[in-house]
Amino acid sequence: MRISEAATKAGLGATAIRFYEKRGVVPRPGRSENGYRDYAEEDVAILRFVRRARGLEIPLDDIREIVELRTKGQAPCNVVRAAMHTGASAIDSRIEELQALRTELTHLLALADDIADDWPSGD
Amino acid sequence: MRISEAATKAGLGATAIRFYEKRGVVPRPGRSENGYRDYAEEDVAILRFVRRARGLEIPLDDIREIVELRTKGQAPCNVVRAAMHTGASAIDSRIEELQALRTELTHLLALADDIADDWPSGD
DNA sequence: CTTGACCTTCGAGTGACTCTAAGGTCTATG
DNA sequence: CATAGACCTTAGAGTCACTCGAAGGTCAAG
Repeated sequence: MRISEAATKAGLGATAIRFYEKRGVVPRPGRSENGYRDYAEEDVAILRFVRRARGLEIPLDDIREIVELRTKGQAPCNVVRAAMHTGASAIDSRIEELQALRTELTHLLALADDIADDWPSGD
Repeated sequence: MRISEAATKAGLGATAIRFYEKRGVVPRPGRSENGYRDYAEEDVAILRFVRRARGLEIPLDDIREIVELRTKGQAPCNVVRAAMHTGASAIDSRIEELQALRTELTHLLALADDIADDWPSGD
């Protein structure tokens, strides 16, 4: 498939995908005769993983190492395994953060509906 | 309190706080006689809110508007209210994303433990 | 009275995109 | 057949949100 279809499936922009390729984060896809990039489902799976990992703010350099572990099926160095563990454990606290923010936003929205200044420092 | 204490309480860096102030995202705090910034609890509450909103990738310009709504107790324009609603509803899908990523990471970690190439395209 | 931990400003640097420009390819319609 | 429009290519500049470094002021403790 061409880049825009892969982008849609992975939830990324086409330009972001080219950027990841340039940085060596994702493997280079095949090319059609006309020179267009040609993506397989496997490529899309990797792109989706990259998107989610970025959502966790894992830096591209770390993601590249994790992706290499996958594509080359080789052992991750301790540094990367530590990063993976940290990333995994970061998820729960992030979910808590999100819930707190939603509460706050809902609160503010209610305030916005019947203007009053009852949103005190009570964070 | 001085900037580093406010930073610790809000979960931000002191430089990020100065940056937010320069961009007009947060109100300017008072100053001590020596010229140091002097933060109140109210300021810290705002900074915490900014941190969480940034965690949702709400742009600083939007956050500034929301913070102004709070500090000035005035009605938000429709655009901002829409942004708040969007942000609120974005939270649930993000939580799902995080859970999917955790599953994927856990999977990879297991793979890393007993190397094998059984992490197929089955995203 | 100097050391060290704070604070100040300003401007440059970084990470991760995102956009612009200039152009090639493919499909469809007049 | 040609030309419009939607796609693709590249390189390089621009943007957002920080982050760092330099040069210097403030202040309590030894």
